[in-house]
Amino acid sequence: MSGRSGRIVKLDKFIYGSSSSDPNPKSGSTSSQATSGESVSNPSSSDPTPRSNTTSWLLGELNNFVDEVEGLLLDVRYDGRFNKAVAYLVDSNNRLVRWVDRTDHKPYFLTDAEPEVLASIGISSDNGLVVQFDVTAKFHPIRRERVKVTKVIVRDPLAVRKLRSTVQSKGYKVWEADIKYHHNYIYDNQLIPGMVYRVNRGWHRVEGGLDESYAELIESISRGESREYKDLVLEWALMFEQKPLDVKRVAVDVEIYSPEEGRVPDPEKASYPVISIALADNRGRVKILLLYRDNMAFEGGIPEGVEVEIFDDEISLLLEFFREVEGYPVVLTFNGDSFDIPYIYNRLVNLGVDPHLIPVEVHEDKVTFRHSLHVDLYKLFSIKALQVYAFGGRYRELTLDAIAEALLGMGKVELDTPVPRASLDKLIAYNVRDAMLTLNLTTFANNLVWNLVITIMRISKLGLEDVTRHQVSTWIRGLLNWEHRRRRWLIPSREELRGEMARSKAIIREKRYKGAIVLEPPRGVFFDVLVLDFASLYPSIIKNWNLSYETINNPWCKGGRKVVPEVEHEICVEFKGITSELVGLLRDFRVKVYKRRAKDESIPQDLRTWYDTVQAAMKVYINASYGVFGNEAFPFYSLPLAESVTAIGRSVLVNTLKMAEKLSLHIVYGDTDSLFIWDPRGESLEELIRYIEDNYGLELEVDKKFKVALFSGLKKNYLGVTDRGEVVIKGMVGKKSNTPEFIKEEFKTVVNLLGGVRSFDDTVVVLDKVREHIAEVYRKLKTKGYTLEELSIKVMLSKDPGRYVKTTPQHVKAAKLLEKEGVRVGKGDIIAFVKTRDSVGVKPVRLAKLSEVDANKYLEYVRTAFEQILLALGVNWEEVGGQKSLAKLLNLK
DNA sequence: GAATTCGCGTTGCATG
DNA sequence: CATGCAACGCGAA
Repeated sequence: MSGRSGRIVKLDKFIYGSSSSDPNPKSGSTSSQATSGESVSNPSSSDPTPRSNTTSWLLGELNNFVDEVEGLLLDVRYDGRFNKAVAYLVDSNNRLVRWVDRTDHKPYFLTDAEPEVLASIGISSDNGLVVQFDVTAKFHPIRRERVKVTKVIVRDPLAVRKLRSTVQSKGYKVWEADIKYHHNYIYDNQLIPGMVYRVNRGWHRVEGGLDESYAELIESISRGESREYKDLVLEWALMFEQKPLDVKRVAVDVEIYSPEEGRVPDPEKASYPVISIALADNRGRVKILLLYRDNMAFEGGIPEGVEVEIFDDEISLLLEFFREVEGYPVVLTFNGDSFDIPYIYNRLVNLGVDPHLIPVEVHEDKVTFRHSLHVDLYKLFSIKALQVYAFGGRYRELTLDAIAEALLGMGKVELDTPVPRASLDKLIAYNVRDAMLTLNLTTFANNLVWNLVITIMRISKLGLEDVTRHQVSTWIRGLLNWEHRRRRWLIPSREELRGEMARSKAIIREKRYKGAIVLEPPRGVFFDVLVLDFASLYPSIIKNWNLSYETINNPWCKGGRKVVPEVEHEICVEFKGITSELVGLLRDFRVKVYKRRAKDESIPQDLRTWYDTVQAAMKVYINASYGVFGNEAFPFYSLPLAESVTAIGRSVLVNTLKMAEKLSLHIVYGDTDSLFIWDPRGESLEELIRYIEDNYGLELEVDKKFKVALFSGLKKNYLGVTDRGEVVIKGMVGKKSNTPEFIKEEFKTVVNLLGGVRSFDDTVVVLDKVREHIAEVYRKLKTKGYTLEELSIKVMLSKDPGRYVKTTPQHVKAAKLLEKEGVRVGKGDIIAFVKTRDSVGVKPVRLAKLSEVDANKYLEYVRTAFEQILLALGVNWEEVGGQKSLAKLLNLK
C-alpha cells in the first residue's frame, strides 16, 4: 500500500515551540467610551496592540487579533489573560478575527448601599478589587420611579461574586450581580450578535437598508403608538431584514481505536489512538486525516472528492487537525463538547504535549476553540423548543443518525465490521458521512438551521456559543435583560418580583396554577366540521391585556386597574408593561409582516425563504413566552402573570362558546384556543369572528375544514379528513410513538380507508372492512405472523435506569436486561422491547425470540388502538374484536 | 440549567 | 386477590 507519506510535521517545533503570542495589553490612554448604553467612567484604558497577522503557523500562535474590522459579530467572551471582553467577528474574507475591548468596559453590580457605607464595611478601592463607585440613577420598573443606586465597578468578574455576598450579608440590596460578564458587555454596548459592525475604538453598527414597501408595514404595526415605540419597531425591522452571511464552517468527526468492541472509549482517559478525523466544510471541501496502522488496508476505492492524508504519527495527525480547523470561523461537531474534542485534548496531553499549546479550552460542560467558535449540534438539537416548534417533533432520539434521518432523509453508513477493524476505505466512508451529516444539519433547506440560529441570536442578544447551548428561557431572559438596559431600567431581583405582588391566591392555595379548558367531546361521526382557532392566543392575551410582571398587582400603580376574571389579579393600565410590549411586538411582526411576506409571491424565492425562517424563529419565541413565566427558575418568574394568561384564555373561550350558542352555532368540541363547529349556516360565523375582534381584539380564524370528523368521546382524541383529503389524527393511540410498530402500520391502513368517507353510508362500508382487518390482525398475531421488530414497543428512558426508585416501568426492566448483557444504556435512549410470557413480562428486542412473545397482551393493545375509531363509528369492541365475532369472521374465511 | 397545564393508557405497588 | 392510586411516558394545546 502506498500511503505512508502524508504531511509529517516537525514535531519538536510544536511541542517546544514558542509560547503564547496573545497580546499583552499595553497601557495607554484613550478617551474612548461605549458608543451607547452607559459610559464606564474609569479614565485609564488599555490598548492592546496585537502583532501583525502571519501566515506561518505554529500551534497556539495563530494571531487573529485586530484593532479594527468590519464584520459579522458572532460572539463575545471574557478573557482572563487581559481581563477584558473579546469580540469575535467574521470579516469579509470569512475569517474569524478577535477584537479586544477598547472601550474600557469593566464588570460591576448595583447596590442600594452608598459608597461611604460600602467603605465602612471594607469595600473600597483600597482592597484591590474595587475600581470605582459610580452613584447613578436607574428607573425602577416596579416602584415606577428613579432610584439612586451605587454602581460598584470592579477589577474582574470574580470580584462581583465575592463582593456581592459581602454587601448582601450586611443587609443591603444587590442588583444585576448574577449576569455573566460577557452578557453585561453586550447589554451595555447595546450589541446585537448576528449583525454587522465596524469596530475600532468603539462599536458602530453597519446598517442595511429597508426597501420602500416596508414603511407601510411598520406603520401598520405601530399606528397610533408613541415615537419611542416607532423607533423600536424600526430597530427590529432592520434586525430582521438583514439576511445573514453564510459563514464558512467545518464539521468534524473523530474515530477512535478501541480493543473492546461495542464500548465507547472514555474521553477522560483517552487511552486509545485517534485513527481518523473527517472534515467537511460548506464550500464543498471534504478531507480525512488517517492514521497509518499495520495490517490495515484499502479493500475498495476512496470516495470521489475526498482528500485523504495519511499520518504515521498520531501527534502529527492531531496537530494537523488543529491547523486545518483554525482556518474556519465556526467548527461544528455532534457531541464535540462531551466527546470528540475532549478526547483529542486529553489524548494529546497523554502523548506528552504541553496542554497550553493545545488551542482549546476545556470547560466543565463545553469545549471552546481558541481561534474558532464551536457549535455542538447535539446540544443545539436538544433544545426542546426547537425540537417542537422548528422541527415539528420530527426526531425523538438525540443521535446523529436519528436526527439526520428525520431532517435530511439520510442516516449513517452501516458497517459490517466495527470501526477499529473496518477496512480503511470503509472507515473513510463511515467517518466522512458523519462529518457530512453534521455539516448538512446546518445547511439543508437553504441554511435553515444556520439562519435560524442567527435570527435567534439577534432576538435574544446572545452569542453563537450561548444560543446553541441553552434552552428557550435563556433566550427570553437575554432579550428582557437587554431591553431593560436599553431603557436604563433596573433589572428587578427575584425577591422584588416575589415580594408585594406575588401574594396571590395561587401561591397560598398551592404551588401550581390552573390551565386551559378542554370541552367534553361527543362520540360519533360528524360531517362538515369547521375548526376555528385564536391566532397565537396566549401571546395575544399578554399583549392585549398589558400583562407583565410589573403591571400585575403592583401597589405602586397610581392609575386605573383591570381585574382578571376568576383569579382576580389587578392589572395596571396606566403604563405599558415590558413583556407585553416585547411579546406583542414579536407577535405583530410575525403575524402582520413575516408570515405574509413568506407567502408573498411577488417576493423573490430566496428572500421568502429567509422571511420564513424569521417567522419560524419568532414562533419559537412566542410560543415559549407564556410558559417561562410559570417556571420558578426563570429570573422573571411571575406566577400571577402565567395564571392571568390562562384565566383570561378560559374566559375568552367560554364567552366565545356562549356567543356561538346565541348565534345558533353548534359547537362539538374545543380545546384551549380552538372551537369545532358543526355545519355552520348563514352569516353566524362571520358574526362570531367580528364579535371576538371587536370585544377582545383577538383574531379568530378558520384553521381547517373537515369533511368528516370522528370523535371517540375522549378529550384530545379525534380524527378528521379535510376538504383536501388530508387525514388529521390527534392523540389517538394508533399514532403514538410508544405503540407497537405493527399496530401503527395496521392503524394507518384503516385510516386510509377513512380518507374516502363522504357520507354516512360510506362509514358502514368502511366499518365492514375494519372488521375484516381486525380479524386478520388477530389471526396474524396468533400465528406469529409478525416479526420481533414489528412487535417492538419503543419507549424513552427519561432518566438513567438506576434512577427509577419508586417504580420500575417495563422499558426500564428491559433496559436493565440490556445492561446485564453489557450494553450501555442511559437517559434519552429509546428502549425497544417486546412483551413476553416469562415472569418479567418484557425482553429487549435484541435478546428476545419470537416464541417467547405474549400474543394476548398484544391483542389488548390492538383493542385500545382500534377502539378509538370503532367507538366513533358507533360500535363496541365486543361486536368486532370480541372472541365470538372474531371466531365467526375467521371461520368464514 | 431548567417553558406551561390538561388528558389518556399502562403498569407498579401498597392496602386491605 | 381485588382495588385504587401513583408513577411514567407521550401527546394536544
